[in-house]
Amino acid sequence: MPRPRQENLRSTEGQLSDRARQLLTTLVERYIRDGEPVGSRTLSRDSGLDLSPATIRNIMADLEELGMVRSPHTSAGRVPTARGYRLFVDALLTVKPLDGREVARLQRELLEKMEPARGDSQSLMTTTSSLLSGVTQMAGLVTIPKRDFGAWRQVEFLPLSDNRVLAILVVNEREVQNRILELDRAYSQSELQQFANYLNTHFAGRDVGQIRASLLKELRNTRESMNDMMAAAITMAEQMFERAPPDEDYVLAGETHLMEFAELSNVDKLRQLFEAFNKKREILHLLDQCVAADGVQIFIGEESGYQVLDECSVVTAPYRVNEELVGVLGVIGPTRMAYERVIPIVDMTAKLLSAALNPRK
Amino acid sequence: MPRPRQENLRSTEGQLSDRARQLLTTLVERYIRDGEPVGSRTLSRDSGLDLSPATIRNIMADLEELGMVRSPHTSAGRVPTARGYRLFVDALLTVKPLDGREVARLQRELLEKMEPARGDSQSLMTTTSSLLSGVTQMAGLVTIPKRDFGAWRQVEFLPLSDNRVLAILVVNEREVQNRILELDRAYSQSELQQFANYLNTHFAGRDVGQIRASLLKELRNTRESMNDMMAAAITMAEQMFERAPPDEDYVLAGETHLMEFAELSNVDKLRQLFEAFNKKREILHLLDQCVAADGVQIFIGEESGYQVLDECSVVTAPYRVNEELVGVLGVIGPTRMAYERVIPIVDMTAKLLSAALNPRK
DNA sequence: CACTGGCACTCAAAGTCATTGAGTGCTAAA
DNA sequence: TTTAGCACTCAATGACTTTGAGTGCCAGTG
Repeated sequence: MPRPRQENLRSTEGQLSDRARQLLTTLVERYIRDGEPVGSRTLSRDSGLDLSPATIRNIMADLEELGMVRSPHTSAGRVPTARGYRLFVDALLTVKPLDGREVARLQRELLEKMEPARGDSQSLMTTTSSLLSGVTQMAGLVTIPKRDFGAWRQVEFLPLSDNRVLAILVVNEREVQNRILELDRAYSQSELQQFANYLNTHFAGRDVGQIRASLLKELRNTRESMNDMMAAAITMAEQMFERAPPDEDYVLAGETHLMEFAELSNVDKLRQLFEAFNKKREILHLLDQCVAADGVQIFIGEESGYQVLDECSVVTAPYRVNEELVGVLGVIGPTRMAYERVIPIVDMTAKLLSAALNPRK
Repeated sequence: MPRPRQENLRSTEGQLSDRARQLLTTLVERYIRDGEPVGSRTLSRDSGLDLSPATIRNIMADLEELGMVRSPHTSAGRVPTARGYRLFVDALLTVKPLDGREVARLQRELLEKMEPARGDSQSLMTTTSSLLSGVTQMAGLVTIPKRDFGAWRQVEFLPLSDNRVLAILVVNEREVQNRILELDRAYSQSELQQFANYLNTHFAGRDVGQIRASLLKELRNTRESMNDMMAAAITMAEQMFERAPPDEDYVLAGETHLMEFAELSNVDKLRQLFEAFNKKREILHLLDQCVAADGVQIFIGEESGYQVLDECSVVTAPYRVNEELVGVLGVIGPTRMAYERVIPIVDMTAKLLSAALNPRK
C-alpha cells in the first residue's frame, strides 16, 4: 500500500518510497556493472517490480528532482549522482559478507606476502598497499603513521657539527628510524653515550607510543630527584618524539590501474590526479579525516571536496596498533566501483594489517 | 660541387651530400618545434638552400630510402625516424654551449636546493631528479648507486633472533644505512660491541668504497697476525658490503609531465610506460648501460630495445664520486625533444651532482 | 646531367546529411 | 495511480563530399 506520492516526493532520502529505493538500487547496480546510462525499459524489465516504463519514468523524474540521478543528455538513460551513490552505499547496498573462501584467500595471500616483512612495518605497509591494489584492481593506499609505535629497542646518539645530534632509534625487530636533534649546547661523545644508556635501560621493550604519551611526563614530574644527566636525556627523548619522522606519508600502489577506467581516460584529468598523488597534501588531508572514525569510511566523487577526485571514490578503514588507531588504508577508484566487494576487502585488510602490526602474543 | 647522385644514394650516412644533411637538419628542427610532418614546400622555403620543392622531394625520397625519414601517410610531409634523429644528434646538431646565464641559474638553483640535503645523498638525489624534471619539463631520473661511497662514520651491531644481526652503518654526515646479516653463530652483545669498536677505529673517516675494494683484502692477508675477534669483525664487514642496500634503485620525478605530450596521449601506451617505471627492471637495465660510457648517452626511440620506450628518448650522463663513476642521471621525454637544450642540461647537472657528492675540499 | 614546372593522384581531416534507436516528457484514458 | 501512445530529442553511426597539403613521376630546360 504505497503512501501518497506527494509525501514521498517531498520527503527526505530516508523516507523514499520502497519502489523508488528499489529502482535506485537496480539502477546503481546496473550502472556499476555496465557503465552505461540505464533507461526506463531496462529498469522495467530488471527491477522485479512489474511496472511499465512510463511509470518508471515518472519515478525517475522524482529521483532526478531529488538529485539522486541525472541524464547525461535528453535521450540517454539515467546515471547515479554522488548523492545517489551515497544513499545506495548507506542504505541500499547489501554487502556480501565476503564469502569464506575469499577471506581465506586474502588472508593467506596477505600473511604470505607479509611474512618476509615482519618486524619492518614500513615494508609491511608497502606490501599491504600493493596487495590492496592487486585484489581490487584499483589504486591501493596505506598511510604511514605519524604517531610512533612498536617496542623501543635501542637508541644511539652521534654528535654532528655544531649542536646537532643524529639520533638513531631501533624499534621492534629491525626498524631503524633516524632524525636530527638541535640541542642547546654541544655534548661530548661520552655524555651522549650516558644519555643513550640511561634511556635504553629505562625504555627498552616498552611501547614507543606509551613512552611518548605517559612515561616522559611521569619522569618529568620526578625531576627534583633527577640528576642533570637524566634530565638532559629526557629532554633529548622528548625532542626526538617531537620531530615526526619526515618520511613519506603514504604508500601508493597500482595507480596505473586507474588509467584503465573509461571515466578517467581524459588525459588531462588523469594528469591532475597523478600530480595530486605526488604532491600528497590533499590526499593526505582527506585521509586524515578517516583516522578518527572507526570503521570503513567512504568518500564518493565530489563529496571529498577535492576537485581532482571528482570522478573517484575513496574507501578507507583505519588500522590499529595496541587498540589505538594510528593509520588508514584504502583504495581509490572510479565512483563506479563494486562497493559491495571493495568495502569488505578494505575492512578485512585493515584488520589483517592491524594483526600483523601488533606485537605477537 | 656536389658529388654524383647515385653515389650519395648508396653511401653510408657519413657520406650523405651536404644538401641532404642540411635538409635533414632543418626537417628535424622544424619537426621538433612544431610536431607536424614537414613537407617539401616548407623545406624549400626554410632550408636556406634555394631549391624547388620538386628537387627536395627527390632528396626526401633518397632520405626515406636510407631510413632517415618516413611519411605517416601518402599525402603528409616527412617525419624523422629514430635513425634520422640519431644522425641529427650525432653529427648535425649544434649544441648551444648553454649560455652563461642559464648555467648560472641552474647552478644556483641546484646548489640552493641541494644545500639542505647536504650530507644526505639520498635526498640530494631526490632533489636533483625533480630539478631535472622541472627544468626540462620532462621526467627526471637519478639512479641510486649500488656501490657504496662516502666516509665511514660509525657502525653498530644489534643482535636479533637466531644468528641474525642488524648492522647500522652511518656514512658521511648523517646517512644511515641498515641491513641484516646472517652469521655462522650467535654472538653476544659484548662481542658485537668489540667488533664494532674494532671496525670503527680502523675505518672511521675512510671512504666506504675503498674499504670495500682494498682495505678488507689487505687486512685479510695479514690474517695470521690477527686474533679471532678481528677476523670475525672483518667477516662481518664483508657480509655487510655484500648485501647491497635493497633500497629503491632510482628516483623518478615529474613523470606526469609525460602525460602532456601529444605523442604519448594514448592512454594505453601511457599506462605501459608508467608500469615500466614502477617495475623499474627494464628502465634500470637500460640505465646500467650508461654508467660505463663516460659522458652523455642518448637512446632514441626504439634504439633502447624496450617497447614501452618506443616513442621516448632517454638522455643520460653518469656522475662520479672520487673520480669514479657510480651512478647515472637523466631525463625521459618524447623522441621529439629539444636535444640541443636537454643534452647540456643533463651534462651540467651530472657535473653539479658529482661536485655536491664529493667530499668538501 | 641536375634541376624544375606541371600534372595526376592520394589521403586525412573536416563538414554535411540522413538514418537509427534508445530514451524522454506529456497527455489522455483505464 | 498506472499505463499506452505519441511526438520529440539527441548521440552515434555511416555514407558522402570537399578541401588542401602533400606526394611521385615525367618531360622539358639551361
